Amino acid sequence: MEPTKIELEIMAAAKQLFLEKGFAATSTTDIARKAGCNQALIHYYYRTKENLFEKIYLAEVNNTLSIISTILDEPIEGLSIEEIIDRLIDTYFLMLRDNPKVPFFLVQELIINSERRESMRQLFILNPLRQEAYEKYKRLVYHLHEMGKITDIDPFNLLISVISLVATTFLSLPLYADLLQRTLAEQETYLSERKQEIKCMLISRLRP
Amino acid sequence: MEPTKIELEIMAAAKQLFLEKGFAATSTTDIARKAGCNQALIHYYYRTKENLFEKIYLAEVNNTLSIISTILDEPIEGLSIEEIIDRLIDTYFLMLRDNPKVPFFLVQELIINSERRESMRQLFILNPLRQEAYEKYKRLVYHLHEMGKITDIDPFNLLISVISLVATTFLSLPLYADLLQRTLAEQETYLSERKQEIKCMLISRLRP
DNA sequence: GTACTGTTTAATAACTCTATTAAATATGCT
DNA sequence: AGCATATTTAATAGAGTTATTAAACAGTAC
Repeated sequence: MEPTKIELEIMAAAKQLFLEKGFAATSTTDIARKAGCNQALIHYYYRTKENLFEKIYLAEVNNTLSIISTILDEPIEGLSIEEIIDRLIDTYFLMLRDNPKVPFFLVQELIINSERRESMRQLFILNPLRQEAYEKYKRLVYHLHEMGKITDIDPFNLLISVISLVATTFLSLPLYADLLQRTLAEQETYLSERKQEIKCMLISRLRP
Repeated sequence: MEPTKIELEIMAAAKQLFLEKGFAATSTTDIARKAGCNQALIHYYYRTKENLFEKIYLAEVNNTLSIISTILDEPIEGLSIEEIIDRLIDTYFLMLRDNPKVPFFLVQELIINSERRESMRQLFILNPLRQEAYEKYKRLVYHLHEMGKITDIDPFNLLISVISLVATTFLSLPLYADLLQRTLAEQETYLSERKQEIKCMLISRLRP
């Protein structure tokens, strides 16, 4: 059951288009054209557009979760809170630099397609990887608090704040670039300034 | 050139559907059904779906900007920074409580439809209301800094952070509700906890 | 009442989209 | 090679989409 070469092409094309334009605005004809194959082939492999989408969505969820899990595995023993935040945010930014559209994509379809939410719930919330990563994260926060390195804060709320700040940076990047007509160099500056600001904000919030 | 009763119905229906499902997933037939009129009538009034969409989009942009403008007009003389943030964030939350889907809607279509970005640029960036509100906001930040009430911070970066934190709260609300299967009361708690956390974060960041 | 205007609808053209089917290739096996 | 299986394509059904057109309807002016 090895995926064939063209199957990978279809997946890659579909991923690109779904990330870019969303489910509704992407047609199987678009995907076929991008993948360089006949439109019927997509249905041969996946039967429905919905199936293909769910496969891509699940892959993105899992990929994101495992990267986050890796981030949380970084050794932090003996580091100051400034250094810890520095490392975590740097890694998070690196991860999103490669996949800037992923966070938006993940929520977009959930928000838009409320019928899809139940199946997404199973892919995401009930995902063992997610549960594992979240537990790991909570232990980290409690541990840091016990060691007196950070103030008392609800881990869930902190997580939402971090995701908000970092994901929105990448979400806003194309708007920043196009609407304000910024060059690539300026976009880089924007990213690093946002990173700095986010670290600064988190450190002042977390300082005991 | 008074808008007729049914024209208002069409606008209301279109707004609801576009906000809910986005441009691509909403058909003029859907809109007509919701507005209780014939599908051709929509084209009689707006000629194209695109036109109708742009009208709604512009209305939302202007509405948002004027509300923000109002928020920034609140008198703050003599208040502590804690009180100022308290008021601004409270008002911002109130505004979004009535229109929780607006921020997502505004960026969604910009992100998805890159061809539309140029026309949106003209509706948004070059909008005099926006320029006015932004200038007002910058003056506020500089003023507060000069008075020694807040630390030295780039107003643009601060703005992005505030928008990120607040808008994402409402963006995540339906996911929080559905994915974690939370009751209405729990959603209320979530909102007020987020509000508290955001204020806390901003205050610790802004303290001189 | 009739003529004139603006509003609304039914009908439909012209597409596009998803999905299926049957036929055509390609690939591997003996 | 010859056969079986898997892959790929062309053709197309069937539904849904936007947009237009011509006809029906409603309201007003004379």
